Amino acid sequence: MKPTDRPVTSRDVAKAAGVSQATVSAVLNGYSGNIRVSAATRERVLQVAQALGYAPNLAAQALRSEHTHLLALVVRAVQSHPYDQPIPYRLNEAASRAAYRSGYLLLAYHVEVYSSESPAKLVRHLRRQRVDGVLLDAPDCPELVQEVIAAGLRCVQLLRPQPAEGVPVVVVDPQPGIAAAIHHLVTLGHRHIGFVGLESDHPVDRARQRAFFSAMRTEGLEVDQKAIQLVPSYALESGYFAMQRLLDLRAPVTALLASADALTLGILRLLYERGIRVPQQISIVSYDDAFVAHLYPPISAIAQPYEAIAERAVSLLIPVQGENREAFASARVVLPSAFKPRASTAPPIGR
Amino acid sequence: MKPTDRPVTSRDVAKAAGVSQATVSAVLNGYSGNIRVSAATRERVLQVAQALGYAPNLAAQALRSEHTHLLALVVRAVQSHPYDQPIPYRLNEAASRAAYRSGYLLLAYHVEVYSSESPAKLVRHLRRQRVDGVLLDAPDCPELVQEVIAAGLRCVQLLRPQPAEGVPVVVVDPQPGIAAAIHHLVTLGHRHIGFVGLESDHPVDRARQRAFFSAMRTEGLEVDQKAIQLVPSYALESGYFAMQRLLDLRAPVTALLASADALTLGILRLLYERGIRVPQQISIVSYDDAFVAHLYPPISAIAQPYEAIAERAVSLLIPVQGENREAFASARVVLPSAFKPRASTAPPIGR
DNA sequence: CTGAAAGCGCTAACAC
DNA sequence: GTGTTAGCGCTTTCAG
Repeated sequence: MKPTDRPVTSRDVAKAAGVSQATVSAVLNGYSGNIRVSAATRERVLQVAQALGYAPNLAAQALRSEHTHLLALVVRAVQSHPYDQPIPYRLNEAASRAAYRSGYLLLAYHVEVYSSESPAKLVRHLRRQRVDGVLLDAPDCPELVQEVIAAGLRCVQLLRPQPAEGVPVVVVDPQPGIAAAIHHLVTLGHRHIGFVGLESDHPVDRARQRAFFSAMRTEGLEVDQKAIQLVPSYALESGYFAMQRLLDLRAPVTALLASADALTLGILRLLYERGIRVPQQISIVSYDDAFVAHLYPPISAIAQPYEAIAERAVSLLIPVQGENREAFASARVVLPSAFKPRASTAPPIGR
Repeated sequence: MKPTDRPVTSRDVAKAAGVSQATVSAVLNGYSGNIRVSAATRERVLQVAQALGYAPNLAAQALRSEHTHLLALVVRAVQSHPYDQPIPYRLNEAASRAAYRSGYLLLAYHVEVYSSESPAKLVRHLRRQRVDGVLLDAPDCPELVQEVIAAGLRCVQLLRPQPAEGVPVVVVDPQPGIAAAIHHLVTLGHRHIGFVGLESDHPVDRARQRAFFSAMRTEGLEVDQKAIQLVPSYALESGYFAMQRLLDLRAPVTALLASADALTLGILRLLYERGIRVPQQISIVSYDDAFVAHLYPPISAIAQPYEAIAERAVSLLIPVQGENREAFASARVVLPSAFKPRASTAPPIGR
């Protein structure tokens, strides 16, 4: 099997099969160019390669062919407990599989923080590695994107893009999910529905808010301004305090839409502490659906299609025959959200 | 900055700095061998490299130096919902960071299933990629480990090792955590404590069971055999049915130790459905602590030190100067578990 | 249909 | 101190 410790090379295969090394290469790569190999030779080469346990050296291939079959996933800073940020995990897994299926491999960069120094360092890494493409997961910092572009790296932004020319984007439209969620609540009998969102100018956050307002309008409901809580971050604490304010203000909501799973966690914690039961006393819907399906009660949520996001991003990055540069640069994939009713929503009290 | 589209090479740097290409290499690698570079030249080279935005081609380096600075994390099959398997995520992140800190990069292989065909294919990938080391996360299938070893890959097994010669191992000792958990329950007043474990011969599962029995003995408590539920898998469903049996058997436990987070999820689901409250009517402790801290109520749990596991594994894999092959092969790192009391444990009813 | 040869960017031994 | 040189394993023309 393995005659020596040194990995077997294509030359070894050639020698053993009694052909030239170039022929081996041709056979293994589906002989491009004007090279033609007889079926018999082909068979023999394949067999010998198999027998010798030949594995082409990707470093050499990369050196020669200028592409590494490596994709990088750059994951935004994970602040506190890792499990506060499960989205990158879903993305990572899905992207990793999608890449693998296409003969690519995924390098995961869990960048500590996007400090001022860090983006440059990261980009240096990426360039040294000669990755063929970069998936930028919600790059909160504009410089990162700028650096990546400036380095001439082929990349795509996911979920929460920074404004940038020439970088395709894969995002989610919150509208269908939120509309369905509000409709579901209204059907259950809710009239006073609150919203906890991020205080932000980012189109992604604005879109969630807008979708909420427009859904309310569609259902013919008024929005109580006091029932709209804008928080400074998508974090457990923010949800916790938002819920506190909602309760202290006696904003009479019977149902609540939290615009991120992390917020839901905080909301649930406060409700738990105050002994307020879900869904008996208040209905909760979460946006993201990264993991709230596993809480008790399982939380009704608006799901983002993480697997699809990763897949689309990967296939954008993998160059196709005769690809149009313009088309790539301006690609903008918008995937729909979807509402998943579960056990955290029920008719309001007194019905 | 970037005069042309072609990445700048060390030769470009050499030309621009007016030195030979070898000198550039020497400077950038801390000039090994008998080569000496004057401080002035050194400075100049560094500056030119910086100015040109030079990034060494790792493929070329790898080709030459026979090591790629790439580590692979092979993650066991993820069956159902990704979030049922959060441990790989914790490991992945921690390993990725640890590797990055040491100048290595982590390739994540989320292998669909360890089917009969798959291990060979995976190993082929690993060999093509010429990874410097492989972290095997709980390789449930012995062939995988055998193949990896047979391929001459440097590897370490994590958490749930297969018996194999010459492969170091990083595992967790459940004893300290379980002892502390039982002691905690006893202190609260519990006498009837149940256990949901895996029906298995694997040392890791046996150790959890043994730790439970020995802790009970230490506390001077008898174990009710009916309160020991052995299930066929660490899965939500298994926990669900085990709890069902416990309830139907009227095994009068006031507290329960579930030997995996996944089981806890199932247990909680049944309790939720039956309207049995935690911790008022039953106390729950979970083993793993991969994510149950975020449930409501937050679950008291025996934590495995995932970050430490990944770090130790990575540093085992990274070869050190003058390393002892024997010592590497027989390394066996055992990390302690720790109990984290949270809100799912309380005095039993009637106290 | 197959072989010979050049060279990708880098490291390291050796010559000056 | 610094330059020259020989490959690492592969792809890809170009001759035969």
